[in-house]
Amino acid sequence: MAQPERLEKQGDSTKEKILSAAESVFGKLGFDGATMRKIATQADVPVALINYHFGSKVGLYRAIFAKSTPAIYDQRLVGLQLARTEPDWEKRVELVVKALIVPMFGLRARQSNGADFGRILARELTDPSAEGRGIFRETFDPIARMMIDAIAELFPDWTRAEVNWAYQTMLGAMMGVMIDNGRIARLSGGDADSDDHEAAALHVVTILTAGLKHRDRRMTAGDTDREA
Amino acid sequence: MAQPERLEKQGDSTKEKILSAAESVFGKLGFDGATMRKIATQADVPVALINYHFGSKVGLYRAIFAKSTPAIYDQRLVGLQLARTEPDWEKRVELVVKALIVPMFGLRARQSNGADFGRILARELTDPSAEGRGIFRETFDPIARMMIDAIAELFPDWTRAEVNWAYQTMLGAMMGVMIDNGRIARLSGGDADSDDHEAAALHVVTILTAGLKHRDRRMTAGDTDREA
DNA sequence: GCGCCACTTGAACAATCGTTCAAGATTTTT
DNA sequence: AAAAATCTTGAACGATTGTTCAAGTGGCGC
Repeated sequence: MAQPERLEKQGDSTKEKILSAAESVFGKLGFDGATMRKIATQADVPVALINYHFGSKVGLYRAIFAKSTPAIYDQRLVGLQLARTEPDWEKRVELVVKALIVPMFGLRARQSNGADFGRILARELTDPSAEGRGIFRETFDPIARMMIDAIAELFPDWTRAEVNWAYQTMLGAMMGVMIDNGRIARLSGGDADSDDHEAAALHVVTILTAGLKHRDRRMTAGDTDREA
Repeated sequence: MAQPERLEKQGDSTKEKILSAAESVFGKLGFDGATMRKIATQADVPVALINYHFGSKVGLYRAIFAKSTPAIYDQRLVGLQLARTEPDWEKRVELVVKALIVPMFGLRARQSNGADFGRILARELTDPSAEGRGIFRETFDPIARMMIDAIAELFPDWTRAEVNWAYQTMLGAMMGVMIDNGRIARLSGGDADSDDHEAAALHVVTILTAGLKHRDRRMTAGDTDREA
């Protein structure tokens, strides 16, 4: 009679079971592709239970973000603060890049279905359907602005356009790896694999860091802004 | 003087009308989000006509790729050949990067709903649903391998992993811009806009070119070792 | 004991999905 | 002009979608 989870309310275990299954199915099939019944089947519960616990499909979707998002936010914040204390400029650039990349790839490695959440996140960013659009704006825009400001501090002579494009380039490169579903391994014949989180993060960080540090401003100087 | 559609069979005009509407709806809503009825409404034709002309929803989807894909392939090929003839190494690196980026952004600017196709393409690459998966493998893998080989030629001392990760970083950065639906403009306060194809391409090319040229191999030389 | 409570269950709901069909309209061929 | 092939149309099909509902479960305070 005595159950292992005595301290928590009995519903919590099934709630987590549903959440975990949802993470897996959403990550594999996307928001539209995932169905309540597939999630219910994988969680081994009746469909109605999901609506009871999470209200609706988007409610369940939001719950996934609410679970894993704060950790990323905090780690990025810490990463940026750490970068600010670094006296050496070259290392500081690298630390800012890592503040963006590492927390995301770290989540993939740490959490059981972190890769699924990574896919969900990247898909949400790229999904034109309005469903969860607010999610991203509310959750990630603040830390994104901090990242952009950090880049601007590193390169005081850059225009705002250059700073912003630098951030977007970094973000896109990261998303491309997060969202990969086997093509990288296929194209490389196994020499590169997005499931190898450490190696993936290191390679991307390396290129992006170099890209920032050695960016040739002459190429984009004549844009809209004149510089002295 | 004669009617514009004199030479072609009469069905072609409606076929193109459907194709154009489909491009728009697919680009805006994604494959799952788009419905045959929404496409039919936008094209101002009955739903059944779509099935008559294209067989099925995926048939229509494939037709979109069949229409715009060869041009990109050809332009990338020409871009790589052009790079091969460039004697200056630094410029050659830039030309290889441009061979990847420019045709895609050029399509966005040239074609009426090129941006929609760009979104479709990026979404197809990132979509885990198996529907159109084969599309990408059949259509873009060959040119991707050529791009990877071109990078390997530029940097003979790099490992295959480094070469592949370099390509994937570039690809991801490009996709990130292609798939953007307003967040870049929002975050930058208008200083950067993915609808400004020329500026977007230029900025991304600039960073990626620098990233390749100045990549610090010490960071990825050893698998687990990261000390200088 | 009883009643209250959060939780669980299977069945059913209306809506929407892609697709099919038979019939009408139009063009092309004979 | 007659016949054949092609294109267009509105209505309907079965399947699947997210959600709701009424009934049922077991535990805890009284």
